[in-house]
Amino acid sequence: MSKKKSAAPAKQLSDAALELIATRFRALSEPMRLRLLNLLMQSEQTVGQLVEASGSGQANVSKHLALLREAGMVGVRKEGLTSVCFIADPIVNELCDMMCCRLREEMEGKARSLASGLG
Amino acid sequence: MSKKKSAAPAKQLSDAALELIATRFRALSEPMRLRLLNLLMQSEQTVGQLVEASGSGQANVSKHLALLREAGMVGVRKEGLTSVCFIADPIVNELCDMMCCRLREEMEGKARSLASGLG
DNA sequence: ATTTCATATCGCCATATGGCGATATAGCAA
DNA sequence: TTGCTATATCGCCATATGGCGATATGAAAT
Repeated sequence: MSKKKSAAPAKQLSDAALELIATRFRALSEPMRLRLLNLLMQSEQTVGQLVEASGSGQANVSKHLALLREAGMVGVRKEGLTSVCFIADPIVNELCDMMCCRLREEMEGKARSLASGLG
Repeated sequence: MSKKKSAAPAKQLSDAALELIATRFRALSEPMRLRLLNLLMQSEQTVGQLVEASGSGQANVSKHLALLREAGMVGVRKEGLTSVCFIADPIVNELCDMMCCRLREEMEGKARSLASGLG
């Protein structure tokens, strides 16, 4: 049998499960957090580097990182005085890649229909 | 070459792109919206059916559906007096499946380490 | 036209969240 | 010790969001 596409009939999810899922997606629902994750996808970085690269305040970056850590998406390794952050769950890359692909498809579709509408 | 796993080096995303992505994930970041999507995964349903099945108020369901429609995740087909809703983008199923699988793995991992901790 | 049903929208309130400046903490240096 | 650096946390404010009751809209039935 095929391994692609959920063949399962979409079970009813419990309230608790919905809460968990929502919390995970919520972690991905803020541009600044996505920026931090995007930076970490390029390479591990210290909090300070993220502060500088993100252009956000230190307090905010710290709060966002705490939330991402709480969600299991980011890990931290102490290294001397600094804390090095990294993507702790590959699902982050997968979800973002998937979303980006989808958006690109949509934009291309829109562009095509716009172009043909000019004909 | 393999088609699995993003081989791309995680490009830097623009602010606009981050906003778009965040908006999509935000649509999935509320338990009630996830419930509606979960219901629609079982079958198309009218707004009224969703109101009843979700246990939420009609106004709220309507607002949530508007947001999901705006995000391109839900579609609506008028049928006489009623509006029939359906999942408009298969990415919804994929993202939710992926997240559910991941959470299940984590829970099982936690359970195992708890169990071994009792030894 | 009037009524009725299904849905959308509005106004309000309570809570949650992000950004900011200030402060606290913790590890290393002198 | 004292001080310096990197990060976390706190308090505050402004905004965003979800739920609720009431109302508006719009299509079908009478």
